[in-house]
Amino acid sequence: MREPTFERVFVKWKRNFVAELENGVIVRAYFTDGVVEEKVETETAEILKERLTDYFSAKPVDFSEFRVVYPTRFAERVLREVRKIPYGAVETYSSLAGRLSTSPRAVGVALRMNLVPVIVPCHRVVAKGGLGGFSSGVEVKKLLLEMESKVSQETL
DNA sequence: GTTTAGCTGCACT
DNA sequence: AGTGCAGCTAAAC
Repeated sequence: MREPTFERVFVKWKRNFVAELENGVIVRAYFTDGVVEEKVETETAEILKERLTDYFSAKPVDFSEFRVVYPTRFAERVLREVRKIPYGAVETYSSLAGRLSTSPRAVGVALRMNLVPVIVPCHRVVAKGGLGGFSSGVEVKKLLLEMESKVSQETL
């Protein structure tokens, strides 16, 4: 058995962002005000750092090449669908629910379980009559959406 | 126009 | 089997 590798990517932003990898698979990501030490060894982690740096410098980035963990079978179904939402676009809980033949409430439950925000763009899912929730705080959700909509405006 | 009751599907105990 | 949600809708104030 190969030795398990653990790596960590750190990107500075309004709220700093951390992504952690095991064996080249992203297992966790979170926002923090603190600073954590980076540990980048593989090419996968290097590319991820590049993409994240671009993303937080307000560039449109696609994260679909990266492997991530899904907490449950159901969450995987929902989150895979969420990953298809393109940069700058938003979709509502209910339209996702319709496509997956489930309820908007259940979609919310699945999104709450997402371990890797930004890389799985759960912030692009909003409520029909408002913003909806966000596990790392709705303020961050608002910032991400504002940045993305601004960037996709400029890219016209 | 705003608030509220009831429904929902799934995970966790 | 029962509880609690990152929502929605229609019915009531």
